[in-house]
This record gives sequence, C-alpha cells and structure tokens, in this order.
Amino acid sequence: MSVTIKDVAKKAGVSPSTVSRVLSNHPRISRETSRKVKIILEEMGYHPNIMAQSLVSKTTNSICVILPKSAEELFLNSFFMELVRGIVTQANRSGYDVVLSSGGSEQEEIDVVSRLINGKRVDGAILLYSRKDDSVVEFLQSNHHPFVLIGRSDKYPNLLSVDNDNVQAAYDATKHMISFGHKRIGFVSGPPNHVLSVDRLKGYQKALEESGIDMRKDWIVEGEFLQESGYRAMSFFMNLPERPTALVVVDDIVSFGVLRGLHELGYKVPDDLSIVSFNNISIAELSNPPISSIDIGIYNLGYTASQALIQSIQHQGEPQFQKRHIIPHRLVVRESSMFSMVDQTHQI
Amino acid sequence: MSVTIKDVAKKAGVSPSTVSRVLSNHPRISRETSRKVKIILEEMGYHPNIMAQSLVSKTTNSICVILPKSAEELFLNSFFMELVRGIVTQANRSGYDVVLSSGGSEQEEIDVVSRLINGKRVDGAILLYSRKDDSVVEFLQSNHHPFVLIGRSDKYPNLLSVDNDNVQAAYDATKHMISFGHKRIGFVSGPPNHVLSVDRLKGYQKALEESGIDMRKDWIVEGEFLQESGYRAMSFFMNLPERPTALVVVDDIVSFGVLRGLHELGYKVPDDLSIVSFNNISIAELSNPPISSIDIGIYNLGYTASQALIQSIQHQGEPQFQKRHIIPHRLVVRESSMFSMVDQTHQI
DNA sequence: ATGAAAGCGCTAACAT
DNA sequence: ATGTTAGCGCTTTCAT
Repeated sequence: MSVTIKDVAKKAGVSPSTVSRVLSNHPRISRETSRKVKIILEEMGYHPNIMAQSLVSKTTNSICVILPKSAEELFLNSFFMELVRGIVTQANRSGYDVVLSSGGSEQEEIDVVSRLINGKRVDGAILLYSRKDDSVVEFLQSNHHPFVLIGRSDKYPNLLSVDNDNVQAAYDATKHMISFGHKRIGFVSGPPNHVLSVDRLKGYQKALEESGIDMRKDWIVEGEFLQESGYRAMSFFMNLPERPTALVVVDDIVSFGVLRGLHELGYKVPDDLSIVSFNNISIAELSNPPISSIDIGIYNLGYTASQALIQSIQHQGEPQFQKRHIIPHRLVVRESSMFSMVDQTHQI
Repeated sequence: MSVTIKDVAKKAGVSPSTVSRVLSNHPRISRETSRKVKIILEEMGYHPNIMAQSLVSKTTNSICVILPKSAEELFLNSFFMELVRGIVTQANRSGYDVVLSSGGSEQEEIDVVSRLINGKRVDGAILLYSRKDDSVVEFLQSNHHPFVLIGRSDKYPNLLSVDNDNVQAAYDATKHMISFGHKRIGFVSGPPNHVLSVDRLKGYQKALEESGIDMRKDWIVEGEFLQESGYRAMSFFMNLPERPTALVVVDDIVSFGVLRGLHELGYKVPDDLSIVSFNNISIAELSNPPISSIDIGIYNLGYTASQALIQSIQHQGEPQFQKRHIIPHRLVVRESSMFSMVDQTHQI
C-alpha cells in the first residue's frame, strides 16, 4: 500500500493534522517541524490521495469534455484535436485535469455527463455545440451545473459560451473576394441545421448586399462538412450557364473537394475560380494550391472555453463577468484567392 | 447538496448498508426492499459519489493518456485524435474514464503521471512511445505501475505494448513498388532516433535485398515528420543525376510535401515518380493525386491499447496473457502508385 | 435479510 | 504551534 499522511505523521512523531498543515503551507506551523516533516514526506515518497482530498473538499479539480462521436461531426478531426489541446493546456495550467468522454447518442451523452457531474467526478463540462437544439444543454442548464458551450445556442442565447463571430467572418471572407473585383460569388454551405452554416451564410449575404451585388439563390448550395459535398457543389457550379468566379466555402475540407473536382476537370485555381473557406485547419495550408481561409483560432477557442469554465466553477453563484466570449478570426490569404478580376480581361 | 445514501436510507426507513447492497445487487436482499429502495433512489435522483466509492474500493476506473506536446510530435494531429477516439471508446465500453494530460517537458510528464497514478486518480496510463529512450517509461516501469506503450521500446523489449509490424509494413510498401516494375526506389525517412523510422527503413532494405536490388545510400534521406522534409527530399531526389522512379515515404504528411514540390516543378505523379507512404491519415485520401498508403489501423491501435491496459489493471499480479500486441496493417493502393514500369518505354 | 460500526485518506473546526 | 476529533460518502465485516 502507498504512504498515507498517517504513516508520515507516525514517523515524524507528529499528528496527522500537522502533516496536513505542512502540506498546505499553513501559516501557523513552526519552521522547524515544517522542515522535518517535509524531509520525511520526501523520504517516504508521499503522494496525496486525490480522491480523499476531493471527498472532503467537495471539489474535484477536473472538468470533462464530451467528444461528439456521430459520423456527421467527424469532419472535426484535426479541428477537434486542436480544441482539446487548447482545453487541456489551459486546464492543466489552472491545476485541473480533463476527463474525455464520448456518447454514442444524445441520451448516452446525458448519461455520461450526469454520471460524471452528479457523481462528483468533475466540476463542470465543456460542450461542443453545433446542433441547433441539444438536450444535453437542457440537462446541464436546468440542473445548474457549470458548463460552457463552444459555439452558440439559438435557444438559450445567454449561456456561458465561447464562439467566433461567424457572421463577421463570412462577411470578411466575402468582402475579400469583392475587393479582388469579383461580382459573381457563390456560397457552399453546410447542413442548414447548424448555427454555423446559418451564421456564415448571413455574413455572406450581408457583404453582397452592402456592395450592391445581387444575391443569387442558385449560387448557394447546401451540403455536409465533407469533401464530397465540395465535389458535388463544384460540378453543380461548373455546369451552370452562368458561373461564379469565386466561391466562399463553409469549411476547408469542403474546399478540398471543390479543388479536387476542379483539378480533375482541368480548371485552374484561382485563375478560373477563386476560393476562400473557413477554419484554417492544416489541410488548408497543405493543399494544392494552398487555400485562403479564415483562421478561427481553434486552439484559442479551447483555451478560452476551459478558462471560462474554470472561472465559473471557482466563482459559482457570483454574477458572471462575461457570458459570451468571442474569439477573433483573421483571414489568411493564400494562393486560392490571389487573383484579381480587375486586371483581367478573360473571364470564364 | 446532493442526495447521499443516507438520505435515501432515511426516507426508505432502512439502513445505509441496505441501500448500498441494493445498489450493488447484493444477493441477500429481499425482493421487496430492493424494489422499494430502488423507487426512492430514482425518486430522489440519487447518484453515487464516485470519489467516495473509489476511496474505499481503492480503484478509480480511470486511465490516463499523456499528450505529447512537443512541436516535433504535432505531426500526429489527426493521427492522435483517431488514437484518442479508439482509446476513449474502448475505455468507456469497459466502464472506464479517460483523463487526458499533457506535459511540456519529459520531467513534467513524469510529474503529471506520478500525481495521477500515485495520487490514485487513475489506475494506469497509456503512453505514446516514439522516442528511443524515455524516462517516463523508466518511472512507470520501476514503480510497477500498470501502463501500456503505443509503439515499442528498444530498451525494454518486454513491456506491455501495442504496435504495428513496421518492418513488415515497409517491406510490403516496397514490394508493392517492386511489383510494379520499379527498380530504382528511394526512401524518405523520419528522425533517425525514432524506432518507427528505423523499423521502416529496415523493411525497405529487406525488400530490396530480397529482390536482388542494390540499396543506394544516396537514395535514402532523413528528415522530420513534416511537409517541408518531403519538399526538401523531393528537390534532393530530382536534382540527382540518377533519379529513383519510386519513393517509399515514412509518413503521409511528408508525402504531401513531396507531392507539392513535384507539382510545382511540373512533374506528374505517378507517371514521373510513384509514391507510397504510411499511416493513411485522411490527407492521404484527400490529396491530389490520392496517396497510396499503409493503413496502420490507428483507431484500432488506441482501442487495443486501452483494452490491454484495462485488462492488465484488472488482473494485476497474474501473468500477462500477451505482452506485445501487433495491429495488422494493410496497403491502400491509390493513384500515386498506379503506374506500371513494365508497360512503359519512357523513364525519367 | 438487515443493521451497527469501522474505516478508506484527508481536512478543518475546536481544543490546548 | 500542535493535537484531538469529527466527518466527507461509501463499502464491508460482523452481528443479529
């Protein structure tokens, strides 16, 4: 068995409480005993039993993150790792551990979160929120458990959450195209039930409007966050009698599909079609040509979420300093959009 | 405060121990009380305090995974997520939670693991083992803590570990090239201090030897697991007076760099140079052209590691059924190697 | 079949 | 400045 506080106390000839006080640097403890006890602590290789600590302190210094497992959301792969890195880094810095869990279904997710939170294994939860409606949120919300959303909820607009300004991001992406002289700009969207798709579409429309460009319904296509969606969108656009000269694409992976399709058909990017997309995952940089992308600060998203959650855990009851955190985005211009319509005579 | 076993006992008019017994389906409990207590349990929304449980049971039903944070290993991004998915899925199925942690340095990693394991927060650890030597392994090993390696250790060949047969994998990849008629096959390796690089190089050499093809030292280049390494390797090879017609590349990301460089210089893959690499991360399929790659079963690697660890935790002391688990690999042939030298007259 | 009591390892009043 | 005691929520002998 491992060394307990009692063992140390006995060997040091003091009481367990004294050892405990030494451990927590209690002020009213003599230099001398402190030194003595610390030596024995070291000598015996003492390690505090975290479970015992948290049983009495009623706090676990842990948070949990729920992995979405549904295939639909797996597009997030490299995305998700970045997020988790951000979360774990910040949590560890604040002295918190991160428990990762996954639920097959929404009900399973609730069961998992409930077991962890109600079972006092973790102090709070971070949720990846993409669905428009989510019963896990409902559960946490109604039970007053500390949690933070990555994304935003239409239904509960006032939750603690970390998100990008996706409307603005899409606005910026579209403006970027417009500034290069494009007037025929298409939009490849994601599933219409994701807040993300909706927001980005909104920003796109706003930018067009503001520049006096008519929005054309037939230049907006919806799909999944999958390469195939991009491929399909591409073939759709290229078969149109009137084609766009630029595309704003909801996600890098989708752009990848577009690119591949264009390449197969012998079109050149950005000469024949300019492209800008979102998320700036590593694939955007690696692709051929590299894709201009809105960097949404994925790591930062995770880092901030963890920070916000831990803060809210440590200041339960107090009014929240900030409810909604917006992570700044920035456009990373790469080859896929480096083509000015202005100095060109030819158009496709 | 939340509902405890005592609260339930009081309301049910029984003793705490009875409630506990009902909870654990103890045989010697009457149908009647069991039913009654269960109803109240439900009614009051009881959830067992996991910390209290594990304090008495001396088991945590948790394992931890250490995230390598060093930039050098970040090439693993999408790789790592797959791994974690496998680990979490299997662990959850076995009723275990997964704690994710990261250490900046090797010493920090030891501190983290030590805190978690000695502090009885987790029962064991999963380690990503890529370095040739690793003090974390040393620590766990010498303290008899349950752990499993993903990868293998030269120094401690007999540890519980999950790995691929990388020699065979590289052998297969190389043979694949040879079967297409290639006789001039180069190898782009990773850092020479990774067992992975060494093993794959070994397999490459073995395949050449067996086919009576001379190995040429100048057709083997070492690098990092980065795109740039591929780029550099490519330019190196293409500037050689005598060029290879095929390349075996240690990692998909590296292949990606090769591909990009070739594209820039106007070379065609596979016509001018055939390529096969390892890991089969999503980028391999998405790339242009898609890269032939050895699928090493990343998810499976994680799943099996978790399984092996939990088994070893639950059967501590007993002799291990199996020490080294080998996850099968398989070659996924895509466009980058679909080119037969045999029916060709022209060669670069 | 059930209850009483002890104890897991730790902290925090409450003494002194 | 340090020791004594009680108790966190649970399980598990040991009684009955």
